[in-house]
This record gives sequence, C-alpha cells and structure tokens, in this order.
Amino acid sequence: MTVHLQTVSDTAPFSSCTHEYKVSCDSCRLSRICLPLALNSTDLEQLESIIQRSKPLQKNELLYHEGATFQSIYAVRSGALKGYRTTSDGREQVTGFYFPGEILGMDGISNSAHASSARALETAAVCAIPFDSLEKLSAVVPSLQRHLFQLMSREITEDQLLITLLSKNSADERVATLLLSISRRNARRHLSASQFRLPMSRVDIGNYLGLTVETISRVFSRMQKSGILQVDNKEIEILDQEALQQAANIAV
Amino acid sequence: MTVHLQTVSDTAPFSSCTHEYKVSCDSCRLSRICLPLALNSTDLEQLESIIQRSKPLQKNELLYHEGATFQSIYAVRSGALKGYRTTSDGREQVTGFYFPGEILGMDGISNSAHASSARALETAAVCAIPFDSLEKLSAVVPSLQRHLFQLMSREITEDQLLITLLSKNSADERVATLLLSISRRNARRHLSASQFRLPMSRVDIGNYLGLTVETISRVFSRMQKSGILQVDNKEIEILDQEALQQAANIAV
DNA sequence: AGCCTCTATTGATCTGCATCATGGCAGCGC
DNA sequence: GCGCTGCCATGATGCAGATCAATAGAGGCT
Repeated sequence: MTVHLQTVSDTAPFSSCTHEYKVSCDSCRLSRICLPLALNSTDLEQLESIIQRSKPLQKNELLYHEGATFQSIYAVRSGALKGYRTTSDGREQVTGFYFPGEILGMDGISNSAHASSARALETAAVCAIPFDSLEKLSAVVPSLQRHLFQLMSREITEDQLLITLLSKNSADERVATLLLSISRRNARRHLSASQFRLPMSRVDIGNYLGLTVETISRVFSRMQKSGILQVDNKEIEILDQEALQQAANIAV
Repeated sequence: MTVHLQTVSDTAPFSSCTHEYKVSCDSCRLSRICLPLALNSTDLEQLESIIQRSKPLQKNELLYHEGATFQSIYAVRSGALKGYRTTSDGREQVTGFYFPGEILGMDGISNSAHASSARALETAAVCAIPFDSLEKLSAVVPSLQRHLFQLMSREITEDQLLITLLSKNSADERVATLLLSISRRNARRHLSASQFRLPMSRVDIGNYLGLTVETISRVFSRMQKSGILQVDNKEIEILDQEALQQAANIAV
C-alpha cells in the first residue's frame, strides 16, 4: 500500500498573502473554458473579487480531503489533480482526473463536507472559489447561476458515462476511452491531441478504470504492438486515432 | 434484447388539465424528503404554483428520453422509475432507481437536453417542475437555490459511490449494497426496512450493478441458503441485517 | 556516480463471473 | 383450460482479467 507522506502543508495554502499569485481571470487563457465563461466584464469583476489564488501545490500534496469542511470549489490553473474517495476498507477509488480549466470539489456541497479527496498529480496551481460567496453572487447574476447548474449537471453526466464504461466495457475499451478523453481535453486547451504526457501513474489509471496495473501495462503494450499507440513510459503518442476510436467502441 | 412497445403517450402527460391531480406540497406526506424541504410557507406557495402534476405513468411508460429537450426535473410521488442511458451499440445502462420523494432529470441541465431516459417500473406518479421557473425562483429564495445545489451535489456523490461499487466490489457485495440502499430509502419513507417488493426486474438489477441476470439469481439463492434473505420472486425479506451489512462490506 | 525506492513490464497461473443451455413458473390473452 | 411469452433459477463450460512472481527501468537523494 502506498503511503503518501505529504499532506496538507502547515502554512495554509489560501492565506491572505495572495499578492504573489494574482492573475486576473480575463488575462487567464483558460477563461474561455473555466467558470468566467459567459460573464460580462462587470460580473467578471465581481467574480474575480472572490476568487483566491494560492501558491502552487507540490506533487502529491492534498488540496482537500474527505470529511474536511467544505468551503470552496476549485478551478485548475496548471498541472493536474486526481479526485478519489477512500473505501471503508481503506482502499482508494479514483473518481476523476482534473486538468487546467476544469472545476472540482462540487461533491462537497451536499453535506458541507467534502465527499472525496483531491491530490496533485504534479505541481499544480488552482484558484479557490469560496462557495458561499459564489452562491450569493449567483443569486444576482443569472448567467452565473445557470453556469453553475450546468457545471454540476455535466459532472453528473460524466459520472454516468464512467459508470457505463465500468459496467459494460472491456479493458481495451476503457483504456482507449480514457486516452481519447484526455486527448479531447488537451485539444480544448489548444495542446496536441495526439501527443501528451500522462500526469498520472498506471496505478491511478487502473484504479480509475477498475483494472489492475498489470492490465493497463498489457493494454498499452498490445496497442503499441498493433500500431495504435507509441508508449514511452508516461509519454503517449496516438498514432492511429481512427483505430483508437474503434477500440473505444463507444460514443466519445 | 427487450423491446418496449410503450413509449411516450400521445396525449401530452403534462397538459394544462392538471385539475384532476391537484395535490398541494404541504399536504403531500413526502414533502419532508422532497424539494419543499426547508422552505417557509410563502416560498412553498411560490414553488407550488410552478409544479405540475400529471396523470400517472403506466408501467414501462417513458417519462423522458435521451436527447429530448430538457424542460423539467421530476419528483416521484408514487411508484418507481429507472434512469438509464443507451450505449452507442444499443445496449442499456441503468444509472439509477427512483422512489417516492426522490428527484430525477437533473442530468439534462447541462445541454438543455436529457442525457438519460427515465421509464416507469410500475404505475407511477410524478410532479414536473419546470426548470426555468425553478431557476428564477431559486435566485430569489436562497434556501431553494442552496437546496438545488445540494441535490445535484448529492447526485454526484451517489454516482461516485456507484462507480466505486462497480469498480471494487464483488457480485455479492454489489447486491447486498443495493438491497441495503433500498431498505434505507424505504425506512426514510416510514416503510418497512426489512420487507419490501422490488419494483425492478432481475435484468434491471444486473444491468445497474454491472452483472448478468444469472449472477443476480445466484446471489439471491446463495443469500437465501445462508439465511440472510428470504426471496420470493420480487418479494424480499431481510432476515439478518447484520450479515447483509457484512456482505456489503462497504460504508453504507 | 551510485544507491534506493517507486513504477512499469512481462510471464504463469488462477478464479469469479459471463456465457451457453435447459427447464420451471407466473401472468395474460384467447 | 391451454398455450404463449416474459421472467427467473440452476447447471456446465469458457475466458478476461486478477493475482502471484520476478525483473527491469526511472527518478530522487546523497
């Protein structure tokens, strides 16, 4: 069992000393795919006033953990994180990977406590958005309220896609689907859709997809052998997009 | 493959002729676990004014289907429904079962189109709550806005529980967990937690849990043999709650 | 560089559930 | 009642992926 020595750092990451990390939303190149989407500039100003930027998280550092008091949702600015919950017998279930421009932490709303944990897969920067402020603001900015509902709804449909994947698809199909998902999300950020570095370990991939590390390795090897992928440790190149889509065999 | 002949009935189920089905929220014995929760009486009145009640759905009748324009979310008044999505190769993935007092349809918000379908498992009555009205109302009733956020958040955490179940647990554990979930939801409605009739078929159960019908049958038989359950077709009696919880082996 | 630890690959074997096949039973229309 | 159809139970067999085991490589630390 892996033991992570790093936990939440002693110095509160979202202290008042935010001056070093000040970046305005409208100068952020992620704003088109992040929360500010569809806000006019005066609304945006209001949103910005409540957003807190923190010092970057180190690899393996926790952003929040299960049971912690829920205060904020988070937008990823750089790096990548994984969300996971711990089962009663102490194992981990990875429930999602989060890339720049994506929002996490919304599962904490229902109980005022986080229902899952989030950990940086590599050095990562996030914006914290205090939820009570966001709530108040969204009551007076209809487009923000709508956007929030939509974000949460999207999370639901994505979870349902994962449920379907886990319940109906083979190892090859699951892996192919994940790669295509990452590829698509890269494209959205104007990065290469065919060449990228996986920020997560094989263990995390297997965990997320309900498979073992060994199976992930074998699928990668097989897909390399058949000319679909070029795999060099965490560096992935999709050589045959078409074939990968075939292998995924689901509506992506 | 099962073919359902019944689809959405010709006569629009939520027509203007709602007078026959008029039931006020505060006379509804489900109000404590449904949407109105935490609303004062004036707010409740406003909510009621937008809620539409329909004639009951027949068994196998569709409430909404994938791709249909999203207009309302629904509260179950009586009976039971299943939510499911259809995979690209035409198979069904059951994503949830809905009992009285529970809300469904929230996955439709993100695209203005339903991402899943909902079908009555038995004769069922639902309240339709037009979402745009609900949105407007929630902007002026903070507790309603919060309640909606919480509902959606809860849906997310529940989906994540199912993901974990599918990814980590054995057939026995999955079945036990579902039975305990139904039992708990019955208790919430002041029905027996130990004796109930399953509204769904073995096929639906298997589909939901990522197992085949045969496996469901075998698990039921095994649990009957070991004295945990009394199974008579769809009638279930939990004889040994303790043992069932052990069999589930997860935090329920 | 050299060591240590963590992560990934690959092979051999095992197993839980799927698949295939058959028969029973309940509900319903005729 | 009789037959039909859908649903459920149970047994025999097969297979995808888990588990066990051993090695190889990558990255961090001194």
